[in-house]
Amino acid sequence: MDPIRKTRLSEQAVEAIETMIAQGNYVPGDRFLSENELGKELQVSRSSVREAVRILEVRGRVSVLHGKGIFVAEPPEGNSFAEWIRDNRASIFDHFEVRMIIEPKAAWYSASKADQDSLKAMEKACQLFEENAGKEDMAALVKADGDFHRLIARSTNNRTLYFLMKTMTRSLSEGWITSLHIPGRIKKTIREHGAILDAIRDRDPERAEGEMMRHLSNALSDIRDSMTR
Amino acid sequence: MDPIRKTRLSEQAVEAIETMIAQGNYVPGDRFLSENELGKELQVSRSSVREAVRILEVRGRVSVLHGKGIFVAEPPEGNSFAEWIRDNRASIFDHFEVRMIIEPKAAWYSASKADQDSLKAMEKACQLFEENAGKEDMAALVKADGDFHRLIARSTNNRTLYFLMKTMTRSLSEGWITSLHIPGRIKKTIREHGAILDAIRDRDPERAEGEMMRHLSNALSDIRDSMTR
DNA sequence: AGATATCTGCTCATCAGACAAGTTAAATTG
DNA sequence: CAATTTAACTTGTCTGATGAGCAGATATCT
Repeated sequence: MDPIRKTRLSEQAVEAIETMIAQGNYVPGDRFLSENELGKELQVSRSSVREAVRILEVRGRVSVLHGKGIFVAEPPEGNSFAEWIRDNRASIFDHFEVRMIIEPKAAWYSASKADQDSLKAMEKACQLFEENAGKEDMAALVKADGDFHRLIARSTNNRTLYFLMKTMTRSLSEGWITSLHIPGRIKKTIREHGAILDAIRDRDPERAEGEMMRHLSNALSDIRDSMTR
Repeated sequence: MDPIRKTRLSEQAVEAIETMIAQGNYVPGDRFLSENELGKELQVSRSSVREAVRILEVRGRVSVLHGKGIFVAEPPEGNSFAEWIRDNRASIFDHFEVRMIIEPKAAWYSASKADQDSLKAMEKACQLFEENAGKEDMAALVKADGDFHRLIARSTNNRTLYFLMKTMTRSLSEGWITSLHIPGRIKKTIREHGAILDAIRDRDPERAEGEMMRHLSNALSDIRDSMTR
């Protein structure tokens, strides 16, 4: 540790703003000082204020809304490192349960909203998966598989959904690998992905939802089987 | 390129830089492109590059040394969910869409799995909400509301789901506040929460799912109305 | 009067260019 | 050769201008 390094003005500004929030009787949701006011108060330029605010935003202390101002956010108490460990060790079945809630609906939205570019990208991911099916490069397979699922989420134009899928598929990659090691699973995945893609291409939300559900529950039961056997 | 629009340039730059690092065969400790090079590469000004780099620095992806350059850092051992909450600047409508996917199912699971302690806790949250309804303490109201939703997720015994709900309700608090400012919304919330709780208490998953869906869509349409009016 | 449209003044977002300050390595000088 | 200076990078900060989102006041029309 090395607490004596705070050369940057923006870092000093971060500290100053943090104490201002702490001592200023702000309730989460309250409007805070504007960038200009902060600059005047702290005697630094707007650039530095902006960098400080950016840092505080990433840290979850404030949230910035274009045209409205800077708002005090709920302090991100809970998610500490220990908590994170716990949650990341959640069982693969918990993850699957959540995926089976989210992904079919994502496929539904995708079938009704995806544009041509997104479709192309999904097709490419499917193709890539097929091309790597015979080879030994499991990492490429896992990536192509994750890409496909992520692209569906992305094509819904819903940012929250997209980030959600991104983290879900990433944190699942280990479990995913084991599932692709199950004999026959790769071939099934190709077929199931194809069915999902077809439904999305046909703009048939219900079918896309159903095919995605089938894909996930197939994978899950294969994993179950390979574990109990 | 990016189907998810209306994002800040600096955010786009963050994504671009992240993929550059990922695809650029960088080993932690390697020097990365300079701010000027990045600006030229990404076609944005140095200010935006700097904000992007600041974000990436706080997230632990790069480290910046005055006079030396930008260096790629050890990736912070994939704590995916925390990353997601940080990335999350999506609109309230995106959040709601996702909540309307997840929460009804959560209520469904809760109705079939919740134990007595969880039920007690939910009842208490509802009661707390009612008690604070008349007062001016909006923060307490928001907390009680969030608690109720989080407790439902927790009672499913699915860690992943619980963590998800925790982050969703926290990052939404500011939008939540505005929704509770809408005339009549508080009373409706009391009624709707009550209906959900009853269904869970009666161990009626379908009804719990339906009531939760109704609660969320009511809130959403109230917010929509208050915005267009 | 009431509804509608415009204007105005806030906010954050981005840009371009300048200069200060830290670092590094080549060029200069003894 | 060795020490010093210089030059050319780097990030850090500042300034001032413009764009864009938002909200309330003002003006206009029906």
